[in-house]
Amino acid sequence: MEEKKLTLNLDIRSGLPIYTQIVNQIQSQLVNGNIKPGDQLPTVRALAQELRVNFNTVARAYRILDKERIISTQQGRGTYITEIPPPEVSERLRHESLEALTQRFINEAFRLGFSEKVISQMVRDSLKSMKEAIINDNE
Amino acid sequence: MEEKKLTLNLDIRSGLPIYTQIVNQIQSQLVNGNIKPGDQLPTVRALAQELRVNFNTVARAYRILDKERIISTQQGRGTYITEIPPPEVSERLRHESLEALTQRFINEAFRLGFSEKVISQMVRDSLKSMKEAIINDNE
DNA sequence: CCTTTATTGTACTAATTGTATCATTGTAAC
DNA sequence: GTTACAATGATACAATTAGTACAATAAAGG
Repeated sequence: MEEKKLTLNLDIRSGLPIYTQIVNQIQSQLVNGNIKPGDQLPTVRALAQELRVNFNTVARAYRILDKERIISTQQGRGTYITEIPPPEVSERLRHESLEALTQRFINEAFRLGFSEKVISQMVRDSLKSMKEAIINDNE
Repeated sequence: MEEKKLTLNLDIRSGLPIYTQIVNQIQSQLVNGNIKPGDQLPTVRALAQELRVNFNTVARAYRILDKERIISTQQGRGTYITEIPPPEVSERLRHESLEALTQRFINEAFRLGFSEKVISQMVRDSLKSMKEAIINDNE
């Protein structure tokens, strides 16, 4: 089960740029379950060779998907599906999962011996710096 | 019980290099008392086999921790947690491990699609209810 | 003791992966 | 035609991980 074939069909006549087609088709295959969170995508070079395009074109598609948090790319390592696309998941379930996640986090932080004040300050700082990083990405 | 199992959980989707994840998790386990000064860590090859990575990846993590004076590696002997961590080291360690923990948490929450506002509200709520629980415990 | 063998971390290098930058090409507007 | 711009390609680069050989220490056998 190590190899996902990930057959993408490019259509020259569609008029859409190749990188857009790659983005769309990977999203589709994720939605229909053909690929799943945690799966490794082909390397930019491997997929490029299969599609007979330049690997930078694939890299561009991957960069878009990465920005959308659908995949996680890591230089030297590869590209992995990250997101559990939550469109039809109920709001209540999503909220509960955040609640569970938060409690695990706070529990662990308490276990490390940190006070409520320090924890909430750290959350504020992290949120701030992470927001700034995203802003920088967008321009 | 001579053997510390040192269960580390690598997360492909975190985007962090493996050696960084190893560093962070060993720091955390030291801060929370799961491992203690004087303890011997697994050999680079043993931990590598368990994590299914190349032993040089573990060696790289150990080298970083060694440079930070958190562990002491000795060729031919093994790797040990430093006996008397200087106070400023242990304080920095505590801070860094909370930082890493917080970033993992926020990353995961973002990945689930929550906004900054919702996340910080949830943290506030959780901290509040957890504090109340502790108060109730104490009386 | 001394020698040999196994075990452990180290050093260096190679391979694999994504990134950054600029050049080229094609297409549309003017 | 010229220009502007978007898409793609070419090339060089950086980061991570893997492969191989080695050195230091400990353990075992004599």
